[in-house]
Amino acid sequence: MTDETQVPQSDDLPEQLRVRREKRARLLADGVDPYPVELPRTHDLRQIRETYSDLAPDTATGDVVGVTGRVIFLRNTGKLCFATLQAGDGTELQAMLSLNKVGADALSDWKSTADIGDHVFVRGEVITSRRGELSVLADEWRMAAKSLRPLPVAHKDLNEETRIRQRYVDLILRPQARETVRTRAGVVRALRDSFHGRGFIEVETPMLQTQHGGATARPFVTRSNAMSMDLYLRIAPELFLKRCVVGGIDRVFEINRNFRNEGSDSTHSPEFAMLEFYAAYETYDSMAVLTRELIQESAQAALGTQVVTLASGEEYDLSGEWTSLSMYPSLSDALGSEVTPETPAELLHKHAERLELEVDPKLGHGKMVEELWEHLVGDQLYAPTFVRDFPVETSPLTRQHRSIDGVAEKWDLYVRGFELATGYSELVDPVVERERLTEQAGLRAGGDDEAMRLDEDFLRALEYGMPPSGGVGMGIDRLLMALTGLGIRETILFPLVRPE
RNA sequence: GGGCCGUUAGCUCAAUUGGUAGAGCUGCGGACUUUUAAUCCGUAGGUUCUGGGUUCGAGCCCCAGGCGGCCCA
Repeated sequence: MTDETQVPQSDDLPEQLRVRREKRARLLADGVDPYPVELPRTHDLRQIRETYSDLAPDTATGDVVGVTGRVIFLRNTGKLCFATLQAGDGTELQAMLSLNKVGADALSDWKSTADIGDHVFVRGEVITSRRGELSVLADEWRMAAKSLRPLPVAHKDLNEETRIRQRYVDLILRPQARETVRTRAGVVRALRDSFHGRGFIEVETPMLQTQHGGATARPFVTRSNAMSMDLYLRIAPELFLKRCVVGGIDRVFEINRNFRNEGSDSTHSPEFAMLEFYAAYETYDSMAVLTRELIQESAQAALGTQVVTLASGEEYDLSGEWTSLSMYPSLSDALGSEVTPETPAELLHKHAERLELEVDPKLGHGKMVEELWEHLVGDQLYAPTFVRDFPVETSPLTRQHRSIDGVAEKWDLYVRGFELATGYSELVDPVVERERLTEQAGLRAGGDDEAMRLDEDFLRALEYGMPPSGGVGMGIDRLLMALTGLGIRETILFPLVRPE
């Protein structure tokens, strides 16, 4: 325990911080531990609420309980004090301290030391007040943990920055913040349940990698002192999960963090949770069905419905079959002019110019098709939609379509205009894969620092033979966005922010 | 990377044309034995994000920077 004399007499602190430090010091001086190690709690607040859900006003149960909670409201009168206690899950219960039950000293201690924000213990009879409020009528109270900072006022919203920087305060004050944490946990748990029910094995693959790959993105670089080498934080687990499939883990999934060295906005975070799963003898068609089922089962398990209510209040229907459309035909329709994998890049640039869409003039056919498609079609999509058959050149790890030249067996799942998941019939021919990665390495040498590297060990694994497989990647944060309508920074408990 | 907006008390926000920086809640002192954001009386609380500049005088105008938000690339 800190010696009281070591507590600085901080005259320069704002009054409200100073006062609480003085109250802590006073407790210590009186021989009372403001942070006791243990309290004789008999029930949590939820248990009390559930057990005594139907008491009439002004009822005395005769049952004595010991409860704890954070004081969130105080209504002190002369000889009878009320406090609303809040449990971590947001459950509230009223504590009443009356002169004739706790005595003059305890009541006066309460008034002079208990503040909003403090954790307190109250022992007493379960009763209802005359107004019918379920309460514990104290015959004893103790400080459980003295709060040294005033809680922000509960009746005005904290500004968004403070909510993110001090998420602990956000969680105390805002039911929606607590709800989001529970929903996220429920979704992740539902995903795992769904996978386990379908014979998938969960693995954890390296997040520190000597070579990054599996996506086109810039990595974070870090340094191993012991190995005297640079390491990369992974941008995707794909190449390791495929090694798993080569090794016979035929149905495999991983839920873990990816890191991409980019800025953040309402749909991007440099650190984000990713689900990837691979299954031997499946294709992008069957994986699309599985992906839909996973999302629907998550919604059902975490929210109890597949017609979810978004933060805006509107309803969003995830139930039933979802539409799918093909990239080249849908782009052709929107453009009013046929685009195929043979359409030269120059012509696509002319289309972009006509649409006053600014693009990098160096972009080739594949990226131009995707740019135009996103602008003309993707931005308009609202209902869940699988967009199928992407240009081969922008999907180096994807299998060539079995019957359409120049197109890859890849889909993207769009929900309310943003990309939620992407699925493939995986490329498993090691010779073609080597050609594709060699091309990427060439782009890299040419200055494209998002292009992929040649991963010899990955190619060696493929050379042992990978069964035909389907694979899917889905952002967990984005799944939460889809189910709740929240921005990505609300779905992540502690998003990256610059230091204050 | 560019543009625009914001940054004021513990929290949420005001402040006219450049002229003593205010309110609500919170805090502190007091009254009150059935309150529900209790009420009533009294009272305190400020490096106006930081650093420069202009001016008799700057929260406000100018310059540079920090942090945040939105839009664009």
